[in-house]
Amino acid sequence: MVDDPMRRQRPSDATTVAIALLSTRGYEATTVEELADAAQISRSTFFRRFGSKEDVVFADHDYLLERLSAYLDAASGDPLEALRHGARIVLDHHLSRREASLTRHELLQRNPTLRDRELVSSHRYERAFASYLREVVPGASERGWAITALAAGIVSVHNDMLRAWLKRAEIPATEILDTQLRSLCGLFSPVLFPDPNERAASSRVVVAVFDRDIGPGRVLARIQSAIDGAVAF
Amino acid sequence: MVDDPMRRQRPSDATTVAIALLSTRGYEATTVEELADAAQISRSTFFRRFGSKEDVVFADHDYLLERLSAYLDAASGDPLEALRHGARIVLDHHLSRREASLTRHELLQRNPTLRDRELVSSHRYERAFASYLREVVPGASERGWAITALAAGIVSVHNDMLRAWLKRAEIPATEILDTQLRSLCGLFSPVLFPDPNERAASSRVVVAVFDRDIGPGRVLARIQSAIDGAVAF
DNA sequence: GCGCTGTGTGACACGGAGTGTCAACTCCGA
DNA sequence: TCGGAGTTGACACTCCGTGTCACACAGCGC
Repeated sequence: MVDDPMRRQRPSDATTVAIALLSTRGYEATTVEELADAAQISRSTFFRRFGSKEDVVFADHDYLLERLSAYLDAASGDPLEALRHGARIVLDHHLSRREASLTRHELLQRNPTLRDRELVSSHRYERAFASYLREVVPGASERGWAITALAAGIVSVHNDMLRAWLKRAEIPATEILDTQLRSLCGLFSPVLFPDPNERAASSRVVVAVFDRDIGPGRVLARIQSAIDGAVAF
Repeated sequence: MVDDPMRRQRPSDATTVAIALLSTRGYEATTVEELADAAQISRSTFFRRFGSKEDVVFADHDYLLERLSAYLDAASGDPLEALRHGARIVLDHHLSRREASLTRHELLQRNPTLRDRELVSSHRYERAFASYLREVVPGASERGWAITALAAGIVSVHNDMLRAWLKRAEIPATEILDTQLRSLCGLFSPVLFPDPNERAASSRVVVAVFDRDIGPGRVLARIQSAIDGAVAF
């Protein structure tokens, strides 16, 4: 009953109608029977389709999580770019249905229980990102904390961005998200995917010794080549 | 009713008895009336004291979160050390009551709903750490993602450590936790608390020019002092 | 046409969580 | 001894979520 495949499909109109009703009349004040009536189905059918009163609010997340997992499972190429694109998939879904996202957001604002449930959903995204990272990061077991931290950071940046966009629709959410995720991934990149060259260069001190009468241009040139790692003294 | 101050006190015997009962007989199978009988109170009083059947399982978290927040509010000195000590407060609480922690852990293992609730509690710890960081980090608003990621990392490392200790009691959990948290904080330290000297040194190239006949010892000494930032050429 | 099976639906009953009310009891100060 | 404040228990009530049964309707073989 819990993992009925029926409930993983693209969220239908019934869910948005239900969310709107819950938002306007209040979550506690609205009974399941009223939701069922609004969707023109019986109370029994409501429970069979959506599982519970709470689940109907989070049908989007189940659907999105499915999509995200599927994408990450199939992803190849630059792992950090895959992470960014995964986050964009989720964000774009919300961007494409502003009205529904807004009413849903208002509903969550007013109800602490639902906010907690939202946290659980957020954590599921984190786990999706983290389990992907655990697959692609070499020696993931010793870097568990970095993986967890990065996954948490991605979801956090995404959620902050979504909230900002819900407040002001005109901001270029997709672009900003991508920029911020680039910064975030950049911090973790040397830890998760250490580049041997770069690591060596950052831990080295260049000492250049020249004849006294060498010209400044040639000094700079040789220093430059030493920094690039092409010449080692 | 939700934030009854009574429920924030040190978890009593009644909660551990309740958890044991829920663990042995199964969460769903045990009614609140049975829990109330075991605690020798009426069903009404049970709800008044513990709020709900779920809350009785998480009384520890409420209590600990209160302690952690109080500690962080009053903390002064090295912020990263305060974070480590805060995590140790939480861990030590569990270490000091192994039996209760074990039965509680088994109960959570068997029940997905309770595991979700545990995630919510974990997130509350994250928020406590994050809000502390937001206070002490200069220019916290531009480093929001780093703060979130570090907070998530701390809780994650703590939870991993606790799980490991529940499996094998003989490991020195406190010490290992402290070591791992040192590594974790070390990664974020340059981002959250950039040291001007260190940053300058890492982005600088030292070029040392010497007379040909200078001794190797003096060369090394002068290079050393240059790296330390005392001498700039 | 017939019967068979599987699937989706509605109607109904039931257990149990959580809330509200009210009366009884205890403690404490006047 | 009286009265008030706080705590407890008993009871009733609403509503969620589950389980069961019956019905409708499709597809399919004969």
